[in-house]
Amino acid sequence: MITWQESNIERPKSLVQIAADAIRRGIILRELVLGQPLTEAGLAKTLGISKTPVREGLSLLRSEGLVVAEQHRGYRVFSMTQEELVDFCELRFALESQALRYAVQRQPLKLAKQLQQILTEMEANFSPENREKYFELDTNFHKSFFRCAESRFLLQHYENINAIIETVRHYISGTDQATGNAYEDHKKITECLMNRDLVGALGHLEAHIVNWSKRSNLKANISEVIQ
Amino acid sequence: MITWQESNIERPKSLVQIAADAIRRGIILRELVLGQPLTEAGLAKTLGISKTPVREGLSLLRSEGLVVAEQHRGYRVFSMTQEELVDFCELRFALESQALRYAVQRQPLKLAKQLQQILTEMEANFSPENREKYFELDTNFHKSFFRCAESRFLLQHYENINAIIETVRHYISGTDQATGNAYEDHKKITECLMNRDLVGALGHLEAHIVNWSKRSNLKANISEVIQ
DNA sequence: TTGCATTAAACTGCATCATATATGATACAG
DNA sequence: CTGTATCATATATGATGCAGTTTAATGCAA
Repeated sequence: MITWQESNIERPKSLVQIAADAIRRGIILRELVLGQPLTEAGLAKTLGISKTPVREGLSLLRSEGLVVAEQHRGYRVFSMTQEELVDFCELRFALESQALRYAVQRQPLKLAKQLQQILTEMEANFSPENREKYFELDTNFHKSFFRCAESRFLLQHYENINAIIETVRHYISGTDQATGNAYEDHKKITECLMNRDLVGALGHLEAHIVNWSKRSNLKANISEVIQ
Repeated sequence: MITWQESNIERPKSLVQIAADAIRRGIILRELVLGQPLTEAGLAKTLGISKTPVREGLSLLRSEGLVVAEQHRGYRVFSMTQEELVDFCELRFALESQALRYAVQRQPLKLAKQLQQILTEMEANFSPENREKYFELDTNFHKSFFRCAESRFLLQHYENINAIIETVRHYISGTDQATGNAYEDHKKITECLMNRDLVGALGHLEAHIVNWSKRSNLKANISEVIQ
């Protein structure tokens, strides 16, 4: 019998992780829509595993805020009103702004280099067919703050709320206009940082995040989907 | 048969919640010490329930960062090096500072009133025998920022990391000197806010949190305990 | 037809049982 | 005496079954 320690093959993920990842992915990609009820048995069946790991996976997602649960009444995919999204973005800004401060303070050169690199890649992936790639770059742009801040806990918490951010991104009407605005915001932030203007960068960051939350029309999408 | 909906009696907590609360309390009060191994079976036995709810409870605490888990190797109470605690406090400051900004912006009067009220209560509970009460007031002081900021998500995340804060508090040598310094910090913050000096208040808050993390001598306490 | 009680179905919550993995002890070969 | 293989034990991980709760559907009475 071979143990995982002996072999160099990566350790197989636990069923809990598999379940959580699958459900998370489903939510982000809008296969499981906002507010949709989720049953343990149903998920277990579609995933081909038993209820126990599904339950634990849901418990994990609940701590990410991706699903909500009521006693004896089951689980649902989260949903948000416009106001709640703005509220959520205040948390997002709290984490990102502080990360940006630390990043500028600790690794300003590395940060500038990373952001510029991402900007040029974004220009190359502007077209609609590269949408997912563009989203990935967007995520990376913001994660750069945390990488350069070298703050383990800040990063950890950001990754925790990132699934919600990515989900909302998929509910925002992705017009060229919108992605263009986002790109301009990113550019402004980077330019401020190059000019050692932290305050300016923070201002643009706040505007970027707030505008983003206002641009999304979650409610319309939800009602369209609940029916 | 009476359902919980009909009666006005509060809904009984699930065993998962009971387990999580009991374990969390044990960690905060140092009954379960930093780094101590926790087994599902053992906890289930002492709590008088089966392993399933214990597992889910541990999963919850893991997302709070209170326990850590390795595959097939069981759970442990978290532990931190001095550096990691400083890192953690950067997250703490990120949340608190932003909450304070919003609080000042949205409910400055209510905030000032609450903080002053807590300060006077702290003066009345300065003696060592009122230690737990003093701790509670300390927690409330910081939570006031979030209450007045009226930001649901900020508060939620703060409550999530609060258990770690409270645990660390119990590992800090609670000399009169130390609590006196903390009180002075609180006082300075409040005074700055009364004078509409947000920047000053933020400075004192950062110093307060950073000093706090430096004052704790977690490592000594851990090694004393691991033996 | 309307309001209430009763019943049935669905689902969560919890417990028990089975399996897989890791760790430490022991024995054996070098 | 040392390193390696094997076995035993402890523990997490996953599957299954049952009980309690909720929801809605149905039937009965006003």
